[in-house]
Amino acid sequence: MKLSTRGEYGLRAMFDLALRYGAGPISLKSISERQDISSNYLEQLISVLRKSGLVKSVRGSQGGYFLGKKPADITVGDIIRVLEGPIAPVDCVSEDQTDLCHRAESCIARSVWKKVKDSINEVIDSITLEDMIQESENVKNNNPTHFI
Amino acid sequence: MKLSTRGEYGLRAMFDLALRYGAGPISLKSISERQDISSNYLEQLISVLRKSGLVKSVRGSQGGYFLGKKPADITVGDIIRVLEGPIAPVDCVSEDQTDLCHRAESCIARSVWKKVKDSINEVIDSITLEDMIQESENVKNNNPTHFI
DNA sequence: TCTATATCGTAGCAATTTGGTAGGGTATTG
DNA sequence: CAATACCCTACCAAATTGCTACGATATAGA
Repeated sequence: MKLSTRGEYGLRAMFDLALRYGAGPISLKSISERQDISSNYLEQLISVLRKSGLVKSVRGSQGGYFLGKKPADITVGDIIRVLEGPIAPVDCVSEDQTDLCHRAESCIARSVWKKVKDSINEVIDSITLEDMIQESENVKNNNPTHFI
Repeated sequence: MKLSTRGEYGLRAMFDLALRYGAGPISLKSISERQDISSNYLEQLISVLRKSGLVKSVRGSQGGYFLGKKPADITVGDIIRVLEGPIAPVDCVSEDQTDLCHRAESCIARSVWKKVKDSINEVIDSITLEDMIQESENVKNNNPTHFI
């Protein structure tokens, strides 16, 4: 029951961009150094994020990446789903369910997985990059809201 | 963000045993046929469940498996953790965390993963096999509580 | 005591996923 | 026109997944 590093690195990179939102294009190199992620690998991940519209890019010298929307309009769920595919503990509760098993409508196990899925989605869809910025400022000011 | 088939098959097998709780040992063969799971593969999974104490076994002719505790005393979380290891979207929020990164205490991404983890655990630890039996009886009686 | 029935245990294996590396192409700035 | 930086694709080793295979051991019943 784990995320791959794609979602993990992806969120870190997006948060890095969120902290610098409005400051012009941020080079991949600087993100990969700050976040300690291989730049070649991060490039693949950010390419997916770009194709989804979550980030935009400027090519050439002084180019780089920046968020496609305000930090308040990007949720953790947006990022994870783009990089990891739909959240689904098992295939039969996936959004793009192609292989629904014959006993689906009465399967009790399935209803358990659905509850798990809904609960994960509720969490990741309720946290925006702006929320994370706020929390990081609270931590900086020694006022850790996450302990309340 | 997926479970492997280990957790999926394991829960189905345990639910199968729960439905037959008190009826003596249930053969692996009958479970694997009802649940449509390869018996050789299921044998490996149920062996792990046995070593954890969640199921007990009787060897020899007329032998089989049965729950180690009442259905009401076994949660979905017990089963999943035994078969899949600790629930943790990323390693740094795992229970048996050996590799805590240096910025752990102020890492905002980590606090997101912790919320996801807590939310999953809350769901799977609150559902027992007995709850699943109840739900299956409601479905049978055309009184689907999961639609309310 | 024999035999059928089951659980136990371990080894092996093909396919897929993961987590990258490598390297060349293209666009832009100065 | 050169340096910078994004863009794209191919490749690869290691780990994981989802099994199969097969022999050993234990027990019930004839």
